[in-house]
Amino acid sequence: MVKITDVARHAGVSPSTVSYVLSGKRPISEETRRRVQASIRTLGYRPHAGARPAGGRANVLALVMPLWAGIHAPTALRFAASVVTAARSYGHDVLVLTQDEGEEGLRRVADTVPVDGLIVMDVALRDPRLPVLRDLDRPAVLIGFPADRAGLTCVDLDFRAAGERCVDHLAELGHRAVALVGPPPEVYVRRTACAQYVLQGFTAAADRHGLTSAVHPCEATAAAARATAERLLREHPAPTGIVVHNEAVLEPLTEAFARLGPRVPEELSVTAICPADLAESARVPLTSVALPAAETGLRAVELLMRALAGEPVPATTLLAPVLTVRGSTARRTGGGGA
Amino acid sequence: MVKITDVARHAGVSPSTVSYVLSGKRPISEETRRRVQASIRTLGYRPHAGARPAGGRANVLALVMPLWAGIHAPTALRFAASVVTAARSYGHDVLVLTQDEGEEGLRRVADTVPVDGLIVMDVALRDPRLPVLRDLDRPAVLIGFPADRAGLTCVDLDFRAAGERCVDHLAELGHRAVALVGPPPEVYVRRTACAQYVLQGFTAAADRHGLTSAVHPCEATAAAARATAERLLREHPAPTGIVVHNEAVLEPLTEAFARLGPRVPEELSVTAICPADLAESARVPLTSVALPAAETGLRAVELLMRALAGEPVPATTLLAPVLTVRGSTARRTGGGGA
DNA sequence: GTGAAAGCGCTAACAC
DNA sequence: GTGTTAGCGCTTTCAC
Repeated sequence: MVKITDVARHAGVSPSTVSYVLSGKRPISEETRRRVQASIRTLGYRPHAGARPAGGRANVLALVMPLWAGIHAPTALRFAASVVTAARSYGHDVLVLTQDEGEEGLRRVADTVPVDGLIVMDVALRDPRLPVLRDLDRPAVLIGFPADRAGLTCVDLDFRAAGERCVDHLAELGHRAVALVGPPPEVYVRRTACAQYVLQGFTAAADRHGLTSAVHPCEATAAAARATAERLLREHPAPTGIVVHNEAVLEPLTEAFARLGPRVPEELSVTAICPADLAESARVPLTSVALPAAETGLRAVELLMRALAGEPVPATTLLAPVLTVRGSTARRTGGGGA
Repeated sequence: MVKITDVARHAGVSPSTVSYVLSGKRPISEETRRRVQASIRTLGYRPHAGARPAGGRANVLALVMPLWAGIHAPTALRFAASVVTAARSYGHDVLVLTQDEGEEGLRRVADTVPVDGLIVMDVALRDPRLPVLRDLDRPAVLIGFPADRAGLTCVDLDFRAAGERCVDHLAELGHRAVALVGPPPEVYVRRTACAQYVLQGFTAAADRHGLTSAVHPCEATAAAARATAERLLREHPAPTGIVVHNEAVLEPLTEAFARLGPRVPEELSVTAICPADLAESARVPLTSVALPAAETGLRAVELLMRALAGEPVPATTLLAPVLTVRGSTARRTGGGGA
């Protein structure tokens, strides 16, 4: 382990000069800077983050992510990957915390581990961790919008608009009865923010267009998906337009429709809110509002970095939904509807 | 931020005493310990990991995990979750590094970030990171077995035995022609350890039983799974026993079989090497060798902790495969085979 | 524009 | 059984 004093000796300067060359916090003559940087390179020196005095940068940020079984792993991992990649591009590493460490976990990390800031995924409308986050002496960025966002920095897809956008699209195609296939009931019970907003958007748009609407929470299993498909088709009036906000059942649900009868999109139009590649690679490519995991993660990191740099950051960053029409939606043709 | 000196003052002792109460590295009188611990609690003190002298414990370990798109996210996340949980139970946090930071990334973290040890997932037979890992001044545990494991600590399911176990099971049921549906070709090209071992075990057991055998690498897409299913059924002799070592195609592959004709298990027996819950929740519950992600992660952390404590650790920990018979395998009934 | 020196919070000899 | 003290590697006053 080569240390700052080694570099200083090698370059014939004092340790503090090396430190300043690295931080740029005071002007250094061209000549000296070059010598120091040469020494740094030849010795392979790297400042050891742990040795920084408390309060200084550790170049580590904490990511609180849901790791429980119910989560849609591919989506969660996309978020995590984008956060890690973005963080690295700013020279930071990422410490992961599980959701279920809760408030205590946040406090522990902030107090105990050298971490510059936090990114929190999967927030609930009234998340018990909010007070702690507000109290922390470190900046934090939430992926998701709690009900009371005073004093917090949040970023996420505009899920309300996403829900509306799907219904608008279906209404434009002439559908008069729509249904939302949402996440499992427990997600609604926990009042996970994005689920609530999609629901609001869906309902609001359906009412605005005067559509018949129904909501079906659905467990993340193939069996539940099949049961939901059957229930949907038995309804009166049977919906001809579906919005799916549950990545796990996308596959089995469309599979079940294929088996049960209604052709997609001729007799049944399906839209989804999910990562774009999932929608593309479905048996019938799905018209969808993209869940921009990569962009969201990147934005969260950018916001955190700006906060760390002392720059002012917008309290809320809502990403506008983008609906891409693929093969799963079409103008309504007879049957169904009110 | 309350510090150790605050606690010391409050308890009327010296900082070192507080430190020793915390670490237990020297005997403390019952009386003093109690006073100190009371002060710790009332002041809400937590030792700040970052301030520990270099070489000391940071209570952080690094987990190098594959985050590229091709990975089976649910499986990867299971590993990660078990490592994080186990680490927490030892009072450690987990820093994630992506696979593609490669050798340089390992070096960077070891030099730069206060990390006590490393856990490396998804190792290749001749992994370029091995020399770095051996050189590091920190203990590391690999999940997976490279070809040359001198000086390394490894833990993993015994994939070779797992491959054998599946074939043995099929042979016992009277199947005479078997096929392995493996991970995508690029996984074999990278010579990912577990894929190689399964292949070896599969081939060895097939030869030992005198079975006809074939190997089909398969992309992790539903389309590729369907194509593979068709190809399998067209072979002469058509295999009547299948080993699937590719979680992503489990679903679409069995789906395709169901559509193409051969009934499972009456005409075609299917075994898988995958997490147990995946096998259980398949349309036809699959006979499988469990991929014990939870146990593997736990073991890796245990090994690392023992190494950190200076205890000797076994260089290799092979987890014995456990085959659970479910509904997807049965005694061979006429047709197919040699 | 640069150096010397005093911390940062914690640990571990070294004393008694 | 406990206190004193000298570090750890780095940053940041303060002084020139």
